Amino acid sequence: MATLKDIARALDLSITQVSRALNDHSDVNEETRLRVKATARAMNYHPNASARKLVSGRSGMVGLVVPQYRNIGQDRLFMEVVAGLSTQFSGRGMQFVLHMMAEHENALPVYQKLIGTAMLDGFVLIDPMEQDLRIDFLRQAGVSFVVHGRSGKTVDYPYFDIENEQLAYDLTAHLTQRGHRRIAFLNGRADKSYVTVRKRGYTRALRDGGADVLPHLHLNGEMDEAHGLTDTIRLFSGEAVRPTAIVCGNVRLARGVYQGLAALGLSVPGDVSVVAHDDELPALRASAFFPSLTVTKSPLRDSWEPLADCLAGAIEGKPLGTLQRVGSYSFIERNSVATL
Amino acid sequence: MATLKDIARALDLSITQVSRALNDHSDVNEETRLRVKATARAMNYHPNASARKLVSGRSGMVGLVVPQYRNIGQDRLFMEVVAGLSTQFSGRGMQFVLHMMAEHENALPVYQKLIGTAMLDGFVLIDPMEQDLRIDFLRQAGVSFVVHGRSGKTVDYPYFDIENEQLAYDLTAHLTQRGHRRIAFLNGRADKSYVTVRKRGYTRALRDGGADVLPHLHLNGEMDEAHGLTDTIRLFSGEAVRPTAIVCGNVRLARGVYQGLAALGLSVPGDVSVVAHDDELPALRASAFFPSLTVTKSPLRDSWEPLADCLAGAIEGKPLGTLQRVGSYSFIERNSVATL
DNA sequence: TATGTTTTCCGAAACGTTTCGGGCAGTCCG
DNA sequence: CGGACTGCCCGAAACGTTTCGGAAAACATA
Repeated sequence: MATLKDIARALDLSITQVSRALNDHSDVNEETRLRVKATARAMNYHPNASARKLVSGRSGMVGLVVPQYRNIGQDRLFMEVVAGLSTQFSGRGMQFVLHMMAEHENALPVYQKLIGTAMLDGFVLIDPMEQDLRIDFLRQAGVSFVVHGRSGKTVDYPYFDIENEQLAYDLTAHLTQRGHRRIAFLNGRADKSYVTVRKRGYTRALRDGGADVLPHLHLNGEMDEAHGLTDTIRLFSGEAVRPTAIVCGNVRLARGVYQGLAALGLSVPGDVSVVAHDDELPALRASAFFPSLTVTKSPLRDSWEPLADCLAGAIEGKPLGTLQRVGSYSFIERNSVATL
Repeated sequence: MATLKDIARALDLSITQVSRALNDHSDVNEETRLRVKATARAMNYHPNASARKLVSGRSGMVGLVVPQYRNIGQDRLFMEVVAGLSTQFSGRGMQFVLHMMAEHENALPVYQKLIGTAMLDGFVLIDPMEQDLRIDFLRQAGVSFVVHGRSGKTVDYPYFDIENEQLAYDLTAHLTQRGHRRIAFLNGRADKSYVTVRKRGYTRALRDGGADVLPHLHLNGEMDEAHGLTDTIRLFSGEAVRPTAIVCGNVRLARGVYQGLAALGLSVPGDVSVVAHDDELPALRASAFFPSLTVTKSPLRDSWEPLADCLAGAIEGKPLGTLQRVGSYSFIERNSVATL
């Protein structure tokens, strides 16, 4: 591989000047710069990442650390994340490193080691918990990172998120405005940060709309079809008061809910109204539901670009203000809600 | 981060001796070695990967470069590969870098750049073509790599593979021995190396078994359920002579074949016998077919360990002989074959 | 002519590690 | 007692890059 020294020798220049020319520094003659760049290309020069990292502290590599859980091979969401981020970083000339942990390995030692060996410039954190040790750890270690979501009380780090509270509020309020008073919410796993946030929006909308806040109508769990199905059947099985409408954390849940209601002989929206939040994962289209599903929509695939932007910015040392972004969502009314 | 210098200062030793102690070199006092290792642990020392790479040429990072195709998010096979390899390399204290290319990007410049910047020690190549430019390129660049499969005439590189020719031979011979003379083979895409190899085994078995070699019974295509279904229906639709048995490249194809035969009102194995090769992907069990499927079986998940072994060995400079491995397969007779 | 100001360049140090060549005791052998 | 060997240690160079502090030359200003 060609080095700076080779180029310098070929052009009878100093290594210093070649380096400065390639990095577009000010004090190098325009003509020299062009000559240097031309021969660099000709000699197929690529700067050695290790050497660069050693002195400048940057390697151009960022990482994502994920636990390897049971059925990760079947998780489209996960692939969406990996493909999206990888593409984004590649497009910025950065390398994206995926590190998969063993199933129940503790994440912190892994970060510890990755930081210690200093090969990565920063990390993307997905799926934050409401109390997330990783955030504290990385913040304290002084490493750049960006979070997909927000968690904890002090949000003094780069992130990309959507307005989960407002979105849950909107979905719930849409139902209260149409006369619903008993509204269930199939939410995600209780330890995720966005789940807490959405619950807040849901509860607030219930209060504002004068509806009943019934604890047994708020359910936590995995957000897949199976849970949508079983939760629905449970909601309509016991002695407890039954909902007239269901808010679903995502479209997968809603699919299960539709199946459950069908199995119970209940119609949408005749007997029960259903709304959901739509991440727009491929092969699961809310508009193709029957009846078509009313949703708040914000495509997950719009996250990768701002996430990569924010991490790259954080590494470059840009001010925090420019590194905290909130994505928008739209409300799409379809045919899954009845007015009481 | 603690450096060698810090440890040396703390123990009043030279940097040299600390380095040698940590790397278990010969000429360092046993007691010194222990003291050094203890304080290294205490100071939470991790060797700087960039510095190490710069001088020793090793960074402990290996890469996998994959094209990002249409439905990668739904491809379980792909996730299987990523999860498997990542786990294996993590277990060896190495970092696994996944680089995803844009959809129709040319692979060679990507390798070019990855090699040029010299951050990776080696590559895993999956899904080799019969004529694979990547192999030539990496060989010529002098970089370590391991291939999942074999391709080309001169196989002078590390690989892990299974005996694809013999396996196709066995499946086909199993049918000829039971009196079948017109045997179809739903093979993979023609440019893949294992597809050519399997075709050879299939053809040889036909000849050896005195069966007819009918070109229209050998079909190439994507190895998924959809192609199994459509190919089956085509096989039994035209004027051409029809098979009494079908060999499938994998179980996904076989699933489609079963559906196709059912749709045509043909029974397995009464009207048509079916055999397949089973990679043992999760959630697709050949034994749960009805009737249960006769297969050659070699779990794909047994590939990752030897692949990682071979790449690690290649990087360490082990002789080629130890880096070329062939996995075994077993023949499992079930109920999908009739004797004519 | 003396003094500044630009423009363009370069030497040397630094990053953290590995490794080559050598050095200094102490011990063993003849 | 001289030479060879062994055990333990160290200084210095090297890897390829960036960057700091200057410096020579050319030109403008007073």
